[in-house]
Amino acid sequence: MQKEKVVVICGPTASGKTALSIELAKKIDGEIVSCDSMQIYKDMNIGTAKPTTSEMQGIKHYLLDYISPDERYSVADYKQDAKKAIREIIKKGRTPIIVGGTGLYIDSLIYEIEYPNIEFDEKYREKLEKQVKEEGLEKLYENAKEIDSKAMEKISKNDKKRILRILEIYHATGKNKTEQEKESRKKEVEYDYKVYALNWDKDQLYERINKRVDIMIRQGLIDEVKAIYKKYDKFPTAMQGLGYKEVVEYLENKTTKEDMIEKIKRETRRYAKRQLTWFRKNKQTIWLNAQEEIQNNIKIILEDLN
RNA sequence: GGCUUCAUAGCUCAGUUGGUAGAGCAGAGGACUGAAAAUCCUCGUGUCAGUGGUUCGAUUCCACUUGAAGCCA
Repeated sequence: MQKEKVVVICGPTASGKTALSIELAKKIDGEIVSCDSMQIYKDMNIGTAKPTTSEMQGIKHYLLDYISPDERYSVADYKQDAKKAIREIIKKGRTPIIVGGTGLYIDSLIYEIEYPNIEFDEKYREKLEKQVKEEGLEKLYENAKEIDSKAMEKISKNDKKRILRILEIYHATGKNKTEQEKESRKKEVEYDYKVYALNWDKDQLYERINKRVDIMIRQGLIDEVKAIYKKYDKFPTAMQGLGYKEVVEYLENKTTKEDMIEKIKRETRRYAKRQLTWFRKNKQTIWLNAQEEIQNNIKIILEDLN
């Protein structure tokens, strides 16, 4: 049986994914599944450059605006939610178009990575954090090495996040990360994913990023952050968002407005760089020149799909 | 106009008791399996302002020039 085709549009931030995907959806009777770790959150609109209703032009979007900023969310959740959305779209006889810049989330789909069903253990995380403070990270690094020396070859002794994760996986499953990852790749990929990535000349992309940040400020990013802060009292992940954490610093009087804006621009440029590094890894990806007319790129995609 | 201080990497600055120099930031490249817009790793040659002098050898000492800051008139 032939696998259903699923289109994936990725690319760095501000590369024009939204506009391209909507035009494509119109052409192929598609519906869009967002793949963006920040656009999933409610009330975070300006800073995440979430498409507006009018931009969507009637094209149905999934996984946008549906998690509260005070909730935890992870790739495992995303994988599940996205698969559900894809199934739904296919059932309607339409083509799913995955659109977004979160490489980790994209990979969970295109490599069909399986995540065992475990709950996030808040208490254990807190215990580990406390241990880091009291005994130092080095001790936990050594512990992690005992559990999974192979995985630790690639993890720096400063990479707190990944060291803790090794320990958490072991705590929750009794398996080490290396074993768990092996098992996560056993399932056959369900769909025929066609991956396209947008790119610009670096200078032009950076120019677009700078302009976009200025626009966000003009549109009221600062007020948006203020409002979120008023409404919610904790942010396990949402406040990691680019633009959000910097505005918070500014609101706490730690920087001037000008410095904050510069920092958002700089951090966003760096983010774009990291995204490109990620997307370049997948050799299946077809790269599109975003400087071209949208319709030309759509033509390339259509030819490739047939 | 006179005196003093300063002039070193894109930026802020160390430093060399004379043997041609190094940090932070910026920048570049990379990694990435439950926080990922996160987290982490690697990468530092630049007429040491210019010109002359002393010296085996000057970015370092001396003189002059230029520029900046301060003080005095």
